[in-house]
Amino acid sequence: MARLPSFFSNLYIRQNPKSFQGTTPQIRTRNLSIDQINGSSEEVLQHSRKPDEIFAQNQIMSVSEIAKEVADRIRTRPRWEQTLLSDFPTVNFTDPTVYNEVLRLQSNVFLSFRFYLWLRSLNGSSTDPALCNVMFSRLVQANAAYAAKNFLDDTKFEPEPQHLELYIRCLFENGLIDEALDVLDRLKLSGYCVSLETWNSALSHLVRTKRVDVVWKLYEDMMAYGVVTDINTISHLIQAFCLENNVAKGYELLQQVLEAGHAPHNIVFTKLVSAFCKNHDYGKVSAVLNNMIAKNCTPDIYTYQEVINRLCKGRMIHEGLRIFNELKNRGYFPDRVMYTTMINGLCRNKDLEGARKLWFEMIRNGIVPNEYTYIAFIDGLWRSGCIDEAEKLHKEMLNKGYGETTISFNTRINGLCLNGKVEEARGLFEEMNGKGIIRDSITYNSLIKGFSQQGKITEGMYFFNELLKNGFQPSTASFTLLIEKLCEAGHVKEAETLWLDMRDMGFEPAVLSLDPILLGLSKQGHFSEVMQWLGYMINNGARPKETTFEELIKCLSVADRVDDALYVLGSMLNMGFVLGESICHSLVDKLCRDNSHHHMGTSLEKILERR
DNA sequence: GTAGGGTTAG
Repeated sequence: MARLPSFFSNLYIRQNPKSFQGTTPQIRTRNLSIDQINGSSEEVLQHSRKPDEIFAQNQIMSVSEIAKEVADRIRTRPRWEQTLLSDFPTVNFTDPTVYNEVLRLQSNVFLSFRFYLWLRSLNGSSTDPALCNVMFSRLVQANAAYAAKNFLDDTKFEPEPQHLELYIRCLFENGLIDEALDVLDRLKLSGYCVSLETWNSALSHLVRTKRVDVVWKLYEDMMAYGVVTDINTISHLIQAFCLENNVAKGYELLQQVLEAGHAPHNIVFTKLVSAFCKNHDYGKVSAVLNNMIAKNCTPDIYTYQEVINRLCKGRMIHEGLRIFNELKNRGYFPDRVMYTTMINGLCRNKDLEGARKLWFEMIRNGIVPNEYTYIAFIDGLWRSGCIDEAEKLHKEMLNKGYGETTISFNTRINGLCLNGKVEEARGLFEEMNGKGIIRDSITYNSLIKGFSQQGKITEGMYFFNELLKNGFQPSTASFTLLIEKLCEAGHVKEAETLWLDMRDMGFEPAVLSLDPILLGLSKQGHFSEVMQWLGYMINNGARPKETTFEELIKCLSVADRVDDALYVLGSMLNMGFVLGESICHSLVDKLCRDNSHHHMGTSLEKILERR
């Protein structure tokens, strides 16, 4: 023993040899060399011919040797817990140098965790904060956010700040944003300032989950800590500005960054492009594109796709298509998303033939449509009344293994409704229930609209009540159509009641259009109520439609209520509407035909002067 | 693999 080196404390004597039958020859060889250090080389050489007997005597091994053996055993033996202590009787597993090394060597985090639990079951190690820290950091390194969180909740130990910092990033990466923010707050309270990388990671995930308010709060904190930001920080801030539609600020920040000689990631440019597109500020769009090119950040497929997508959504489909074709001419190959975007845009623009052409071109180019592509095109087919083709493609989609979803059902239900096949749509609605597919507000709104459109008020009301029962909001279109059809069917009182109920339930003003009620009442000749409702609307800042005003004026003139007609006309003009010629004529005719209203002609002239 | 994209109502 005199020849042992000074790191004696890190060496353990292993006594029980039999347990190493499963180890590899390589390990045995290394054990030999350790034995040689111990001065028993002759004996070992002898035994090396009978491997099973090599360990029949005490050996001295380093911690890393032992740890390797233990780690191997944990990895290869299912029931290692039962034999570990008896096989390594002299090893003190609760010594941090040992378990640290075993955990370091154990790449499988679940096995590490089993080892940890085993250690915890040994005496005295249950509250060892060092062990907890090691295990916790292993879980964090393995990006096992939920496991790490459960671990903290169970053990109630306080990890070291640097481990918590990594834990924060791990939580963000796994989408546990609020949890991450909590831990970050805790760290801040303790006075520990996390690194720029962690701040940036937080900002990045907040931007990705659109939590703009928290972005600004964190940024304030960063400033308070005097953190020196970098281009990544600013990139996130620019995106945050885009998210809250404060594009001008984002653009300003971009210019500052560019002037300072930095170039943000392509995505930052793309987000600005997208935001400016949304605002129809195409001059700025091309300015950003030029910024990109100047910085050698060539606009990529994402950038162009965003432009095309926004152009299509902003009803500038022709411009979108022009760019799409231009890209192809310049040798870009549109990918599946690009084709989907374009097909969807064309379908929404009722250019089914254009969409169909692209559909086949895409397939010719070897791009296989996926769920998005199918839905976009199938929806277009429904809207264009190509029912059989829509159903055929739907089957094809299912055959390709895309399962039925809320969206696929909604597309069909809405498609059937658009084509008047409401009973079939109802059948699908029931089918969803049987198949356990979630119905959403789109499902209900499509059916409300579909049945109402057919004048089937009872069914329309049924789906409306179901929608409310399930906690969804009616869409403007479905609610308006329902009210309109109620009025048309003569149930104006019911429509008024429904409207008032909805208002009292606090529904969005946008949904609550009174126009159909005004028209319904006016059709029934309840003019004093029409005037009351109109007064209510005007007082509450609601804007009746131009066609509603015109219809009211017509009805009021016909009913000889010229004063009311002129009042309505005045309100209409006050709201900035321009008087249509036919209304103008019919009103003037009316007034001139009737001498008693001659003075009215004069007041009308006054009103018309403001045109 | 390396921050990102497209689908159903209105």
